[in-house]
Amino acid sequence: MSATTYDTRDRLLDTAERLFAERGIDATSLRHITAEADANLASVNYHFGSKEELVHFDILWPLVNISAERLDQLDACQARGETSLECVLRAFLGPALRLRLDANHGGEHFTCLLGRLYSEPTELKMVIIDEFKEVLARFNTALQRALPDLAHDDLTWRFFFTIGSMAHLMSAGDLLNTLTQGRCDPSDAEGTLQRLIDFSAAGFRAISRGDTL
Amino acid sequence: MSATTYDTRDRLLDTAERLFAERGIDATSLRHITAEADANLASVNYHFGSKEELVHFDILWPLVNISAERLDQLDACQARGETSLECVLRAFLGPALRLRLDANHGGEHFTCLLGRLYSEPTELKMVIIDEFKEVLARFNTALQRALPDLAHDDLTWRFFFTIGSMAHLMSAGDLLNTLTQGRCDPSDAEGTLQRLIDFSAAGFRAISRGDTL
DNA sequence: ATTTGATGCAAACATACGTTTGAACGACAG
DNA sequence: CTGTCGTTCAAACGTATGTTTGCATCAAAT
Repeated sequence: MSATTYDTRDRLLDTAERLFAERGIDATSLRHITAEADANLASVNYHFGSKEELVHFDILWPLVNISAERLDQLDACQARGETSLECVLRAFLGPALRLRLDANHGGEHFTCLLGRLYSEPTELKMVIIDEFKEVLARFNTALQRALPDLAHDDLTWRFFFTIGSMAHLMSAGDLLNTLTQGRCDPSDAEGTLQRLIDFSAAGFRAISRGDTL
Repeated sequence: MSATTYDTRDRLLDTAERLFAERGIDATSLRHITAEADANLASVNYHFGSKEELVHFDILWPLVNISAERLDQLDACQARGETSLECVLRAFLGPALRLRLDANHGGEHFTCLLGRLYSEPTELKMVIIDEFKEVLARFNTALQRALPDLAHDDLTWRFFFTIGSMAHLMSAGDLLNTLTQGRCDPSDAEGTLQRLIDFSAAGFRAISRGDTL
Protein backbone atom coordinates (compact mmCIF):
# COMPACT_ATOMS: atom_id res chain seq x y z
CA MET A 1 0.00 0.00 0.00
CA SER A 2 1.90 3.04 -1.22
CA ALA A 3 1.03 6.58 -0.24
CA THR A 4 -0.79 7.39 -3.47
CA THR A 5 -2.92 4.27 -3.14
CA TYR A 6 -4.01 5.28 0.27
CA ASP A 7 -5.00 8.73 -0.93
CA THR A 8 -7.30 7.64 -3.73
CA ARG A 9 -8.85 4.92 -1.64
CA ASP A 10 -9.66 7.27 1.18
CA ARG A 11 -10.83 9.98 -1.16
CA LEU A 12 -13.24 7.48 -2.69
CA LEU A 13 -14.39 6.31 0.72
CA ASP A 14 -15.06 9.84 1.95
CA THR A 15 -16.76 11.33 -1.08
CA ALA A 16 -18.83 8.19 -1.50
CA GLU A 17 -19.97 8.47 2.09
CA ARG A 18 -20.94 12.07 1.58
CA LEU A 19 -22.82 11.43 -1.66
CA PHE A 20 -24.58 8.36 -0.24
CA ALA A 21 -25.79 10.49 2.63
CA GLU A 22 -26.84 13.38 0.42
CA ARG A 23 -28.63 11.54 -2.36
CA GLY A 24 -29.09 7.99 -1.17
CA ILE A 25 -27.11 4.92 -2.08
CA ASP A 26 -28.99 3.80 -5.16
CA ALA A 27 -29.12 7.31 -6.59
CA THR A 28 -25.36 7.74 -6.33
CA SER A 29 -23.47 6.36 -9.31
CA LEU A 30 -19.85 5.38 -9.46
CA ARG A 31 -19.42 8.10 -12.03
CA HIS A 32 -20.60 10.74 -9.57
CA ILE A 33 -18.29 9.42 -6.91
CA THR A 34 -15.19 9.10 -9.04
CA ALA A 35 -15.78 12.46 -10.69
CA GLU A 36 -16.02 14.28 -7.37
CA ALA A 37 -13.12 12.32 -5.94
CA ASP A 38 -10.92 13.14 -8.95
CA ALA A 39 -10.43 9.46 -9.56
CA ASN A 40 -10.91 7.19 -12.50
CA LEU A 41 -14.19 5.39 -13.00
CA ALA A 42 -12.49 2.02 -12.66
CA SER A 43 -10.83 2.90 -9.38
CA VAL A 44 -13.76 1.83 -7.23
CA ASN A 45 -13.76 -1.64 -8.71
CA TYR A 46 -9.99 -1.78 -8.42
CA HIS A 47 -9.85 -0.80 -4.76
CA PHE A 48 -13.05 -2.35 -3.47
CA GLY A 49 -14.10 -4.93 -6.01
CA SER A 50 -17.59 -3.55 -6.50
CA LYS A 51 -19.91 -0.75 -5.55
CA GLU A 52 -21.61 -2.99 -3.00
CA GLU A 53 -18.35 -3.61 -1.18
CA LEU A 54 -17.68 0.12 -1.17
CA VAL A 55 -21.00 0.57 0.61
CA HIS A 56 -20.06 -2.10 3.12
CA PHE A 57 -16.76 -0.39 3.85
CA ASP A 58 -18.52 2.93 4.23
CA ILE A 59 -21.21 1.67 6.55
CA LEU A 60 -20.16 -1.43 8.40
CA TRP A 61 -16.87 -0.14 9.71
CA PRO A 62 -18.19 2.90 11.60
CA LEU A 63 -21.15 0.86 12.73
CA VAL A 64 -18.94 -1.67 14.43
CA ASN A 65 -17.21 1.24 16.11
CA ILE A 66 -20.46 2.57 17.50
CA SER A 67 -21.37 -0.84 18.86
CA ALA A 68 -18.00 -1.19 20.55
CA GLU A 69 -18.23 2.27 22.03
CA ARG A 70 -21.71 1.62 23.33
CA LEU A 71 -20.64 -1.55 25.07
CA ASP A 72 -17.56 0.17 26.46
CA GLN A 73 -19.62 2.94 27.97
CA LEU A 74 -22.08 0.45 29.39
CA ASP A 75 -19.20 -1.44 30.94
CA ALA A 76 -17.92 1.81 32.39
CA CYS A 77 -21.34 2.53 33.90
CA GLN A 78 -21.54 -0.88 35.51
CA ALA A 79 -17.93 -0.78 36.71
CA ARG A 80 -18.75 2.46 38.51
CA GLY A 81 -21.71 0.71 40.10
CA GLU A 82 -23.88 3.23 38.31
CA THR A 83 -26.93 1.54 36.87
CA SER A 84 -29.34 4.43 36.56
CA LEU A 85 -31.60 4.66 33.54
CA GLU A 86 -29.97 7.91 32.44
CA CYS A 87 -26.52 6.35 32.48
CA VAL A 88 -27.63 3.41 30.36
CA LEU A 89 -29.42 5.64 27.92
CA ARG A 90 -26.39 7.89 27.66
CA ALA A 91 -24.20 4.90 26.90
CA PHE A 92 -26.54 3.87 24.11
CA LEU A 93 -27.44 7.21 22.57
CA GLY A 94 -24.19 9.10 23.07
CA PRO A 95 -21.92 7.25 20.66
CA ALA A 96 -24.48 7.57 17.89
CA LEU A 97 -25.30 11.24 18.36
CA ARG A 98 -21.68 12.26 18.86
CA LEU A 99 -20.84 10.82 15.47
CA ARG A 100 -22.18 13.97 13.88
CA LEU A 101 -19.23 15.89 15.26
CA ASP A 102 -16.59 13.28 14.60
CA ALA A 103 -14.81 14.90 11.71
CA ASN A 104 -12.27 12.11 11.77
CA HIS A 105 -14.50 9.60 10.08
CA GLY A 106 -17.34 11.02 8.11
CA GLY A 107 -19.10 13.04 10.76
CA GLU A 108 -22.47 14.42 9.86
CA HIS A 109 -22.59 12.69 6.50
CA PHE A 110 -22.30 9.29 8.01
CA THR A 111 -24.80 10.28 10.66
CA CYS A 112 -27.39 10.88 7.98
CA LEU A 113 -26.38 7.78 6.09
CA LEU A 114 -26.72 5.68 9.20
CA GLY A 115 -30.05 7.15 10.11
CA ARG A 116 -31.31 6.30 6.67
CA LEU A 117 -30.26 2.70 7.08
CA TYR A 118 -33.10 1.97 9.45
CA SER A 119 -35.39 2.17 6.48
CA GLU A 120 -33.21 1.07 3.58
CA PRO A 121 -34.32 -1.98 1.69
CA THR A 122 -31.03 -3.77 1.11
CA GLU A 123 -30.02 -7.10 2.53
CA LEU A 124 -27.22 -5.18 4.15
CA LYS A 125 -29.84 -4.45 6.77
CA MET A 126 -29.73 -8.06 7.88
CA VAL A 127 -25.97 -7.97 8.35
CA ILE A 128 -26.39 -4.85 10.42
CA ILE A 129 -29.12 -6.35 12.54
CA ASP A 130 -26.94 -9.31 13.39
CA GLU A 131 -24.13 -6.97 14.28
CA PHE A 132 -26.63 -5.10 16.43
CA LYS A 133 -28.14 -8.03 18.29
CA GLU A 134 -25.51 -8.40 20.97
CA VAL A 135 -25.70 -4.69 21.76
CA LEU A 136 -29.46 -4.90 21.90
CA ALA A 137 -29.40 -7.83 24.32
CA ARG A 138 -26.90 -6.23 26.68
CA PHE A 139 -28.81 -2.96 26.81
CA ASN A 140 -32.10 -4.74 27.25
CA THR A 141 -30.96 -6.40 30.46
CA ALA A 142 -29.28 -3.20 31.63
CA LEU A 143 -32.52 -1.28 31.08
CA GLN A 144 -34.49 -3.99 32.82
CA ARG A 145 -32.17 -3.74 35.80
CA ALA A 146 -32.64 0.01 35.91
CA LEU A 147 -36.41 -0.40 35.75
CA PRO A 148 -37.17 -3.64 37.60
CA ASP A 149 -40.87 -2.86 37.93
CA LEU A 150 -41.48 -2.22 34.24
CA ALA A 151 -43.09 -5.04 32.28
CA HIS A 152 -40.71 -6.60 29.79
CA ASP A 153 -42.89 -5.82 26.82
CA ASP A 154 -43.30 -2.21 27.89
CA LEU A 155 -39.55 -1.95 28.07
CA THR A 156 -39.17 -3.34 24.57
CA TRP A 157 -41.72 -0.94 23.14
CA ARG A 158 -40.16 2.05 24.82
CA PHE A 159 -36.66 1.12 23.79
CA PHE A 160 -37.98 0.91 20.27
CA PHE A 161 -39.56 4.37 20.58
CA THR A 162 -36.27 5.76 21.86
CA ILE A 163 -34.35 4.25 18.97
CA GLY A 164 -36.89 5.84 16.65
CA SER A 165 -36.29 9.29 18.10
CA MET A 166 -32.57 8.76 17.77
CA ALA A 167 -32.77 7.51 14.20
CA HIS A 168 -35.02 10.37 13.17
CA LEU A 169 -32.59 12.79 14.75
CA MET A 170 -29.75 11.32 12.76
CA SER A 171 -31.54 11.17 9.44
CA ALA A 172 -33.66 14.30 9.59
CA GLY A 173 -31.84 16.42 12.15
CA ASP A 174 -30.89 18.97 9.54
CA LEU A 175 -34.54 19.37 8.72
CA LEU A 176 -35.26 20.33 12.32
CA ASN A 177 -32.49 22.86 12.19
CA THR A 178 -33.91 24.34 9.02
CA LEU A 179 -37.55 24.42 10.09
CA THR A 180 -36.71 26.14 13.36
CA GLN A 181 -34.31 28.53 11.65
CA GLY A 182 -31.47 27.33 13.82
CA ARG A 183 -33.25 27.56 17.17
CA CYS A 184 -32.99 23.78 17.54
CA ASP A 185 -29.56 22.68 16.38
CA PRO A 186 -28.73 18.96 16.51
CA SER A 187 -25.07 19.63 15.79
CA ASP A 188 -24.76 20.52 19.46
CA ALA A 189 -24.36 16.86 20.30
CA GLU A 190 -24.19 17.10 24.08
CA GLY A 191 -27.19 19.39 24.37
CA THR A 192 -29.19 17.22 22.02
CA LEU A 193 -28.13 14.12 23.89
CA GLN A 194 -29.30 15.57 27.20
CA ARG A 195 -32.62 16.55 25.67
CA LEU A 196 -33.17 13.10 24.21
CA ILE A 197 -32.20 11.46 27.50
CA ASP A 198 -34.62 13.69 29.42
CA PHE A 199 -37.38 12.87 27.00
CA SER A 200 -36.96 9.13 26.72
CA ALA A 201 -36.10 8.56 30.39
CA ALA A 202 -39.40 10.13 31.29
CA GLY A 203 -41.06 8.01 28.65
CA PHE A 204 -39.51 4.86 30.09
CA ARG A 205 -40.78 5.77 33.55
CA ALA A 206 -44.33 6.53 32.44
CA ILE A 207 -47.08 4.51 34.04
CA SER A 208 -48.48 2.44 31.24
CA ARG A 209 -52.15 2.67 30.43
CA GLY A 210 -51.75 0.37 27.47
CA ASP A 211 -52.21 -2.77 29.54
CA THR A 212 -54.75 -1.72 32.11
CA LEU A 213 -57.33 -0.39 29.69
CA MET B 1 -63.16 5.61 -17.93
CA SER B 2 -64.26 2.13 -18.77
CA ALA B 3 -64.11 -0.75 -16.32
CA THR B 4 -60.93 -2.25 -17.72
CA THR B 5 -59.13 1.07 -17.54
CA TYR B 6 -59.93 1.47 -13.91
CA ASP B 7 -58.70 -2.01 -13.15
CA THR B 8 -55.27 -1.62 -14.69
CA ARG B 9 -54.81 1.82 -13.22
CA ASP B 10 -55.62 0.65 -9.74
CA ARG B 11 -53.59 -2.52 -10.14
CA LEU B 12 -50.61 -0.38 -11.09
CA LEU B 13 -51.21 1.98 -8.19
CA ASP B 14 -51.45 -0.84 -5.66
CA THR B 15 -48.58 -3.05 -6.77
CA ALA B 16 -46.38 0.01 -7.20
CA GLU B 17 -47.16 1.07 -3.67
CA ARG B 18 -46.28 -2.37 -2.38
CA LEU B 19 -43.03 -2.62 -4.31
CA PHE B 20 -42.01 0.92 -3.39
CA ALA B 21 -42.49 0.02 0.25
CA GLU B 22 -40.67 -3.30 -0.04
CA ARG B 23 -37.63 -2.27 -2.05
CA GLY B 24 -37.60 1.49 -2.12
CA ILE B 25 -38.68 3.82 -4.88
CA ASP B 26 -35.46 4.07 -6.86
CA ALA B 27 -34.87 0.34 -6.71
CA THR B 28 -38.31 -0.42 -8.14
CA SER B 29 -38.43 -0.32 -11.93
CA LEU B 30 -41.44 0.13 -14.12
CA ARG B 31 -40.69 -3.32 -15.48
CA HIS B 32 -41.05 -4.86 -12.03
CA ILE B 33 -44.28 -3.01 -11.43
CA THR B 34 -45.90 -3.78 -14.74
CA ALA B 35 -44.79 -7.41 -14.64
CA GLU B 36 -46.32 -7.99 -11.22
CA ALA B 37 -49.42 -6.03 -12.13
CA ASP B 38 -49.89 -8.04 -15.34
CA ALA B 39 -49.80 -4.87 -17.33
CA ASN B 40 -47.82 -3.63 -20.26
CA LEU B 41 -44.63 -1.70 -19.71
CA ALA B 42 -46.05 1.36 -21.39
CA SER B 43 -49.16 1.42 -19.25
CA VAL B 44 -47.60 3.47 -16.48
CA ASN B 45 -46.65 6.22 -18.88
CA TYR B 46 -50.06 6.01 -20.47
CA HIS B 47 -52.05 6.29 -17.24
CA PHE B 48 -49.79 8.54 -15.21
CA GLY B 49 -47.47 10.21 -17.67
CA SER B 50 -44.27 9.19 -15.93
CA LYS B 51 -42.90 7.17 -13.08
CA GLU B 52 -42.51 10.29 -11.00
CA GLU B 53 -46.20 11.10 -11.28
CA LEU B 54 -47.01 7.53 -10.29
CA VAL B 55 -45.02 8.10 -7.13
CA HIS B 56 -46.88 11.32 -6.47
CA PHE B 57 -50.22 9.59 -6.85
CA ASP B 58 -49.08 6.81 -4.54
CA ILE B 59 -47.77 9.07 -1.84
CA LEU B 60 -49.30 12.50 -1.94
CA TRP B 61 -52.90 11.43 -2.02
CA PRO B 62 -52.94 9.37 1.19
CA LEU B 63 -50.71 11.94 2.81
CA VAL B 64 -53.22 14.69 2.25
CA ASN B 65 -55.80 12.38 3.78
CA ILE B 66 -53.74 11.94 6.91
CA SER B 67 -53.27 15.66 7.25
CA ALA B 68 -56.98 16.26 6.89
CA GLU B 69 -57.81 13.56 9.41
CA ARG B 70 -55.32 14.97 11.89
CA LEU B 71 -56.81 18.42 11.66
CA ASP B 72 -60.32 17.01 11.92
CA GLN B 73 -59.49 15.16 15.08
CA LEU B 74 -57.78 18.20 16.53
CA ASP B 75 -60.88 20.24 15.75
CA ALA B 76 -62.99 17.60 17.44
CA CYS B 77 -60.78 17.78 20.52
CA GLN B 78 -61.06 21.53 20.72
CA ALA B 79 -64.79 21.51 20.02
CA ARG B 80 -65.24 19.21 22.99
CA GLY B 81 -63.25 21.67 25.05
CA GLU B 82 -60.73 18.91 25.55
CA THR B 83 -57.22 20.26 25.25
CA SER B 84 -55.23 17.67 27.16
CA LEU B 85 -51.84 16.62 25.89
CA GLU B 86 -53.02 13.08 25.36
CA CYS B 87 -55.92 14.19 23.21
CA VAL B 88 -53.68 16.31 20.99
CA LEU B 89 -51.15 13.53 20.66
CA ARG B 90 -53.88 11.06 19.78
CA ALA B 91 -55.17 13.38 17.09
CA PHE B 92 -51.70 13.58 15.59
CA LEU B 93 -50.48 10.01 15.96
CA GLY B 94 -53.72 8.12 15.48
CA PRO B 95 -54.40 8.80 11.81
CA ALA B 96 -50.85 7.76 10.89
CA LEU B 97 -50.71 4.58 12.96
CA ARG B 98 -54.19 3.48 11.99
CA LEU B 99 -53.18 3.56 8.34
CA ARG B 100 -51.54 0.18 8.81
CA LEU B 101 -54.95 -1.40 9.15
CA ASP B 102 -56.69 0.57 6.45
CA ALA B 103 -57.00 -2.13 3.83
CA ASN B 104 -58.99 0.28 1.71
CA HIS B 105 -56.02 2.25 0.52
CA GLY B 106 -52.70 0.53 0.81
CA GLY B 107 -52.59 -0.35 4.45
CA GLU B 108 -49.34 -1.63 5.81
CA HIS B 109 -47.47 -1.12 2.57
CA PHE B 110 -48.17 2.55 2.49
CA THR B 111 -47.33 2.77 6.16
CA CYS B 112 -43.84 1.53 5.45
CA LEU B 113 -43.55 3.69 2.38
CA LEU B 114 -44.57 6.75 4.33
CA GLY B 115 -42.21 5.98 7.15
CA ARG B 116 -39.39 5.71 4.68
CA LEU B 117 -40.19 9.12 3.27
CA TYR B 118 -38.76 10.86 6.29
CA SER B 119 -35.35 9.82 5.06
CA GLU B 120 -35.74 9.66 1.29
CA PRO B 121 -33.60 11.99 -0.72
CA THR B 122 -36.02 13.15 -3.40
CA GLU B 123 -37.28 16.64 -3.89
CA LEU B 124 -40.68 15.16 -3.29
CA LYS B 125 -39.75 15.63 0.33
CA MET B 126 -40.04 19.36 -0.10
CA VAL B 127 -43.54 19.09 -1.51
CA ILE B 128 -44.45 16.95 1.44
CA ILE B 129 -42.96 19.33 3.95
CA ASP B 130 -45.00 22.17 2.54
CA GLU B 131 -48.10 20.05 2.74
CA PHE B 132 -47.11 19.28 6.32
CA LYS B 133 -46.40 22.79 7.51
CA GLU B 134 -49.96 23.82 8.28
CA VAL B 135 -50.51 20.68 10.31
CA LEU B 136 -47.28 21.26 12.15
CA ALA B 137 -48.20 24.82 13.03
CA ARG B 138 -51.67 23.92 14.30
CA PHE B 139 -50.36 21.10 16.46
CA ASN B 140 -47.52 23.22 17.75
CA THR B 141 -49.90 25.78 19.20
CA ALA B 142 -52.21 23.06 20.47
CA LEU B 143 -49.31 21.38 22.26
CA GLN B 144 -48.15 24.70 23.65
CA ARG B 145 -51.64 25.29 25.03
CA ALA B 146 -51.63 21.88 26.65
CA LEU B 147 -48.22 22.56 28.18
CA PRO B 148 -48.13 26.29 28.90
CA ASP B 149 -45.12 26.03 31.20
CA LEU B 150 -42.89 24.20 28.75
CA ALA B 151 -40.29 26.28 26.94
CA HIS B 152 -41.05 26.65 23.26
CA ASP B 153 -37.77 25.08 22.18
CA ASP B 154 -38.27 22.11 24.48
CA LEU B 155 -41.66 21.59 22.94
CA THR B 156 -40.20 21.63 19.44
CA TRP B 157 -37.50 19.14 20.36
CA ARG B 158 -39.95 16.78 22.00
CA PHE B 159 -42.44 16.97 19.20
CA PHE B 160 -39.59 16.06 16.90
CA PHE B 161 -38.68 13.09 19.11
CA THR B 162 -42.29 11.93 19.07
CA ILE B 163 -42.45 12.16 15.30
CA GLY B 164 -39.28 10.08 15.20
CA SER B 165 -40.80 7.33 17.29
CA MET B 166 -43.84 7.35 15.06
CA ALA B 167 -41.84 7.29 11.85
CA HIS B 168 -39.66 4.47 13.09
CA LEU B 169 -42.74 2.55 14.05
CA MET B 170 -44.15 2.96 10.59
CA SER B 171 -40.99 2.12 8.71
CA ALA B 172 -39.50 -0.55 10.93
CA GLY B 173 -42.50 -1.81 12.87
CA ASP B 174 -42.33 -5.19 11.21
CA LEU B 175 -38.77 -5.51 12.44
CA LEU B 176 -39.96 -5.06 16.01
CA ASN B 177 -42.55 -7.74 15.47
CA THR B 178 -39.94 -10.11 14.11
CA LEU B 179 -37.28 -9.44 16.73
CA THR B 180 -39.73 -9.98 19.58
CA GLN B 181 -41.24 -13.03 17.89
CA GLY B 182 -44.65 -11.43 17.87
CA ARG B 183 -44.71 -10.29 21.48
CA CYS B 184 -44.75 -6.68 20.33
CA ASP B 185 -47.11 -6.38 17.39
CA PRO B 186 -47.55 -2.93 15.80
CA SER B 187 -50.45 -4.15 13.71
CA ASP B 188 -52.56 -3.71 16.84
CA ALA B 189 -52.96 -0.05 16.03
CA GLU B 190 -54.95 1.03 19.09
CA GLY B 191 -52.67 -0.72 21.55
CA THR B 192 -49.61 0.65 19.84
CA LEU B 193 -51.13 4.10 19.77
CA GLN B 194 -51.84 4.02 23.49
CA ARG B 195 -48.29 2.89 24.20
CA LEU B 196 -46.79 5.63 22.08
CA ILE B 197 -49.06 8.22 23.69
CA ASP B 198 -48.06 7.04 27.17
CA PHE B 199 -44.41 7.21 26.25
CA SER B 200 -44.30 10.56 24.53
CA ALA B 201 -46.76 12.29 26.85
CA ALA B 202 -44.44 11.45 29.72
CA GLY B 203 -41.55 12.66 27.61
CA PHE B 204 -43.30 15.95 26.94
CA ARG B 205 -43.92 16.42 30.65
CA ALA B 206 -40.35 15.65 31.72
CA ILE B 207 -38.50 18.35 33.60
CA SER B 208 -35.73 19.43 31.29
CA ARG B 209 -32.18 19.27 32.47
CA GLY B 210 -30.89 20.33 29.07
CA ASP B 211 -31.16 24.02 29.90
CA THR B 212 -30.28 24.12 33.56
CA LEU B 213 -26.99 22.27 33.25
C1' DA C 1 19.38 -1.33 -16.74
C1' DT C 2 15.79 -4.39 -16.24
C1' DT C 3 12.07 -6.52 -14.05
C1' DT C 4 8.27 -6.47 -11.21
C1' DG C 5 4.05 -5.23 -9.05
C1' DA C 6 0.85 -1.97 -7.83
C1' DT C 7 -1.86 1.86 -9.51
C1' DG C 8 -4.07 5.00 -12.90
C1' DC C 9 -6.47 5.61 -17.08
C1' DA C 10 -9.46 5.72 -21.61
C1' DA C 11 -12.39 2.89 -23.87
C1' DA C 12 -15.55 -0.53 -24.47
C1' DC C 13 -19.03 -4.02 -22.63
C1' DA C 14 -23.43 -5.79 -21.43
C1' DT C 15 -27.37 -4.72 -19.07
C1' DA C 16 -31.19 -2.08 -17.16
C1' DC C 17 -33.66 1.90 -17.04
C1' DG C 18 -37.73 5.39 -18.37
C1' DT C 19 -39.89 6.78 -22.33
C1' DT C 20 -41.86 6.88 -27.09
C1' DT C 21 -43.89 4.94 -31.09
C1' DG C 22 -47.22 2.97 -34.14
C1' DA C 23 -50.11 -0.57 -34.84
C1' DA C 24 -53.85 -3.59 -33.00
C1' DC C 25 -57.88 -4.44 -30.29
C1' DG C 26 -62.62 -3.73 -28.46
C1' DA C 27 -66.67 -1.20 -27.19
C1' DC C 28 -69.95 1.83 -28.39
C1' DA C 29 -72.34 5.76 -31.24
C1' DG C 30 -73.94 7.37 -35.55
C1' DC D 1 -71.23 -1.31 -41.20
C1' DT D 2 -68.23 2.40 -40.11
C1' DG D 3 -65.71 5.46 -37.58
C1' DT D 4 -64.03 6.99 -33.17
C1' DC D 5 -62.11 6.86 -28.75
C1' DG D 6 -59.84 4.79 -24.96
C1' DT D 7 -56.85 1.18 -24.03
C1' DT D 8 -53.31 -2.51 -24.68
C1' DC D 9 -49.31 -4.21 -26.71
C1' DA D 10 -44.56 -5.45 -28.82
C1' DA D 11 -40.76 -3.18 -30.21
C1' DA D 12 -37.54 0.16 -30.33
C1' DC D 13 -35.01 4.49 -28.60
C1' DG D 14 -31.59 6.99 -26.03
C1' DT D 15 -29.36 7.18 -21.84
C1' DA D 16 -27.14 5.70 -17.60
C1' DT D 17 -25.51 2.20 -14.92
C1' DG D 18 -21.70 -1.31 -12.91
C1' DT D 19 -18.06 -3.81 -14.62
C1' DT D 20 -14.11 -5.40 -17.47
C1' DT D 21 -10.21 -4.87 -20.42
C1' DG D 22 -5.62 -3.65 -22.07
C1' DC D 23 -2.27 -0.53 -21.91
C1' DA D 24 0.44 3.40 -19.72
C1' DT D 25 2.81 4.91 -15.66
C1' DC D 26 6.03 4.91 -12.04
C1' DA D 27 8.58 3.68 -7.92
C1' DA D 28 11.22 0.04 -5.83
C1' DA D 29 13.77 -4.30 -6.02
C1' DT D 30 16.96 -7.20 -8.58
